[in-house]
This record gives sequence, structure tokens and C-alpha cells, in this order.
Amino acid sequence: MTSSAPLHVQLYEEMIRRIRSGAWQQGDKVPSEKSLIAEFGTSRGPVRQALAALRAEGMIVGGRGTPPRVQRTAPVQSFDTFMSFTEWARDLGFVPGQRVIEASRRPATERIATELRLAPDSPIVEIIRVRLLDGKPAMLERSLYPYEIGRHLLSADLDGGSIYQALAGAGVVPVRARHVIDAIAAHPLEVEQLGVAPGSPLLRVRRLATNEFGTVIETADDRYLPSMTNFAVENSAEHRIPLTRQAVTPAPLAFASE
Amino acid sequence: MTSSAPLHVQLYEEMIRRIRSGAWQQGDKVPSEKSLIAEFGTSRGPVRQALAALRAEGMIVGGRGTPPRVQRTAPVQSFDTFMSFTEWARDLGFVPGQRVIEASRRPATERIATELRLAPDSPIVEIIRVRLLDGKPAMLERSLYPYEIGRHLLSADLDGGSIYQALAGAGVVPVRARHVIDAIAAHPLEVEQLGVAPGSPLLRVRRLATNEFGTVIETADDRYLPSMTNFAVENSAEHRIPLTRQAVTPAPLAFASE
DNA sequence: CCCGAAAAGTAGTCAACACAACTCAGAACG
DNA sequence: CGTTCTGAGTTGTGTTGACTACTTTTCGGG
Repeated sequence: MTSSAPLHVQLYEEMIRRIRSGAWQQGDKVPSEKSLIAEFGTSRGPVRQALAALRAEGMIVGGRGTPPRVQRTAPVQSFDTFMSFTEWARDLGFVPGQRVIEASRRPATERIATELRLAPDSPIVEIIRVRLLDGKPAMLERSLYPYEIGRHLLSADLDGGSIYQALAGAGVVPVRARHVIDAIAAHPLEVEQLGVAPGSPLLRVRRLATNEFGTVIETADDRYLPSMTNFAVENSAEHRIPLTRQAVTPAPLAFASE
Repeated sequence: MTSSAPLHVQLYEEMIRRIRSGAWQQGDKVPSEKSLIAEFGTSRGPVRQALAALRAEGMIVGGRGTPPRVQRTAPVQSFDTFMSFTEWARDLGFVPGQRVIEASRRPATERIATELRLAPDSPIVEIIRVRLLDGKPAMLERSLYPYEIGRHLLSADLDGGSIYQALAGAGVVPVRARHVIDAIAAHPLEVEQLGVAPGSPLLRVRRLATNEFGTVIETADDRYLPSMTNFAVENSAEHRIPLTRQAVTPAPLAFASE
């Protein structure tokens, strides 16, 4: 137990541990606040704060007159796991792999410059990779970075580690991302690299990632083989999440109201 | 101002109003807690609770030594708006429409019974509809309901109002849903009803909705024309949401760890 | 004029108390 | 035996007070 972390964070982590370990079973009532207070020797504040955090993640629900119940025992995928294909695959017990198709520096087109919020013709770094799960192609990824950020990647060992690891080593850390999901027909490059028939349906996820200051770090276009990967979202009346259905407009990928 | 609602809810609503009205601009610093306390005449608790709610929705970020800043001014889509095609379309200024292809009662197959958590061969209600935006086909929806729930729909005026309105009238209210998103090729029915070429990519959203007690109300398979509609999700390191990338397995749609 | 240190202001954390609203089990009643 | 009602237990809400950690501003020295 980290003694330096705030109390409510320690309590939260302990509760997560208990849910994961099965000490608190799915559907069980969580111990009453009073007993938690007695057990941890704190006041009610931190206990309620920890419970509120669990509630915000959908791990527990209900309450008011009765102790809340454990709703979900599977943890929400962390931001890092969701962003990094490599880390995600390893978490699931797959062997991640990749094949770099292209890693180049070139000037931005107008559309790309707008998305990355650069001046037109600014240099960018483009990386196209096939991502593999247990050796089988699962996704074609086309990532674009401002040159100042992407230059760390041109020299890196892309076939080995994850791009996000390489970027983190250079002090570039994404903390926020927007994903737009739709479907698209396989084009020649995907036909060749993913081994699908021309026109096959692919799941496309376009991503815009920023750092803590709101600077755009990356824009990407990932095309998944729907037979290998899909996406799941949970939703509830009490627990609203930034998930929206959109009518398609000519306007490109962008954060809301920016 | 609703005098009966809890204080922190009233404060939350007032803050949302100010963000929406532009009184608090994107990027602005929110007034300090002290000034909010002075203005609203409450103690620090409710103010912090309201701010925490905004933070949980990603509307404000930062803090610690400095007042938090407004991050997003566009509100998160409500659960109702996200669930109801009709309500969503109207919110966006489109004229929603629909054409009922089929509304029938029949016994559940084994797979459907499992998804709806019914005994095999239990009666179910199946409704297939084309949904229109401004008169143009946008989505083909195939919904399945346990007969006890779906029977309210067979007699309802489906061409007029929303299914969710009809269900709400019968006391059936979805409060939780899981969506699995992938891509699929257009089959003959979609070719005919959506007017696309055979094999065209469609965005498929499979949905499992439950009521407050966890009873499954509906399972659905929505196939969107990607040229008309897509989905957007926002994500951040501090604000985790129940969004997961999944490896495709034979197992069907289901809530995590259930 | 610039720079660094001190001071003032801010949010984060924690405690202790009080009351309200709600749930549930068991007692009392018909 | 079934129903209703009461009361204990629980969480939701709000208050007050105190301290810590961090940021911004201010001010003085160089």
C-alpha cells in the first residue's frame, strides 16, 4: 500500500483489489459504509469518495437505504491499454506483432495540417503498419505526427516496441483522444496487407490524440478486420459517457466545440 | 429552479446552463469555489459535488491551485437520445422517419433465447424497420423483445412514434445498454431496403438493453449506412469510460462477467 | 530591468456532526 | 395466514473546520 497516496485513492485501490480477487462477488452487496469506516479507521469522507469513483466507472450501482451492489467485476480498460495495440494484445494473452509498411517524412496536405493544427506544408511523419495478433493480420494503421513529435519515431526500433513507448521516452504522452468509428470498404492496400477480398467491410477508427496541454500529438486511421476485433461500449441512464451518434458531415475529425 | 432537487443538483444544472449559454466560455477558468459559495450561499460540499459531476462528464478539467477550466461546451448525449433514433434525429434537426418491414411473434431460437435470457422456444417479438433521416434510408434495425414486453408493440402505432415511447407507456424503461460495434457486408435485405450495392460495408451495432433490475428488455442489430451516420467516443487518462477493444470470440453479445 | 523568493489565493484532502430519505425485516394487526 | 405498519439500519445530503499541496501574484534585491 502506497503510504503517500491520498486515503481515498488507497481505499479505491483496495476495493478494486477485492472485486478483482472475488472477495466481493458480482451482485453482492458491498459492506456498509459504517463497517468500511471501522475497518479502515478513516472518516466517512474518503470511503464515500472511493465508492463514488467505483460508481463512476460502473463497478457498483444502487444504494440509498441499502448498500450498493457490485455490478461489474471486469475492470474498465485503461486509457493506455486502449490506446496501445501492443499493450492491449499482451493483456489479452495474444502475441502482438507488426510489420512496418512505410515510415516517411513529408509535407502535410491541407486537410492533414488542419487536423494536426499545423501550418499548411509543415513537415509531418507518416507511419503505416500492419498489426498482428498471434501472427495473423488484424489491423492496418496509418498514423500521422507533427514532425517535432514524429522524428523520435523515425530513428526508433518500430518493429520491436510500441510507438507509445517510444513517444513516452521522448516525453510525449497522450492523455486525451477522440475516436470516430465507421465502416469502409477494403482498398488495394488493405487487400494486399490484410489478405481480404477487395471491397470487404472493414471497421474504421479515426483517432485524434492530444497531450495534457491540448496539443495534437497524433491523428490516425485504423482499419480493423471485423472478424478479429470489435469495440464494446456500455451506457446507462445514470452514468453518462462521452459517446455520441453523429450524422455524417463534410467536416473532418475534431473535438466537440473546438 | 426546482426547489425540491438536492442543492448540488441545482448547482450542477445552473453550471451546465452557464456553459451552454456561453457565460462560461470554452477554455475559461471557472469561478473559484469561494466565489461560487458566496454566490449560491451554500457550503463547500455541494459546490464541490457539482464540480465533480461536471468533471466526471469531461466538461471541466484541471484544478489544484488554480480554478478548473471549461474543456468541452457540447453536452454529452443523454442516454435517451442515444437510445432512441427518433429523439436523436429530432435533436439534430432532421426529420426522422421509418418503414416497418416486419412485426411478428415467433418462438426464440436457442441463440436468441440465450441473449434475452429466456427459456428456449419462449415466444418473442421481432420488429424489423428501416429508419430514415429526412426521408433517406440511414439504418436497418432488427429488434427482438421477450413477448411479455414486445406485445405492447404489436398493437402500437409503430409508423408514428418511437418504440421507446411505446415501451415507456407500458412501464418498460431501459436504463442500461451494451453496444458492440463492428462492420459487416450488406446482405440482400439491406441491399433492397437501404439501396446499397451487395457487399457494401455497413456499420453494425449490436445492442443489449436492460431495465433497472437487470432484466433484458431488448436485443437489437442495427446496420448503419456509414455515409449517413457514425459514432464518436472520447477518452482520457483521468476519465476512464467503459469502452473496450475486444478480440472477436465465438461467444455472443453479453455484459462483462455475467 | 530581470529574476527569485515570499505571500496570497486556490483546490485537494480529511474529520466529525446532523438530519433527511430510503430500504428492509419483523412486529402487530386484521 | 396475509397485510400493514413501525422502527432500526443504511445511504444521501449539507455544514463547519482544519490542514496540505499547488499556482499565481507580488514585491524586493540584484
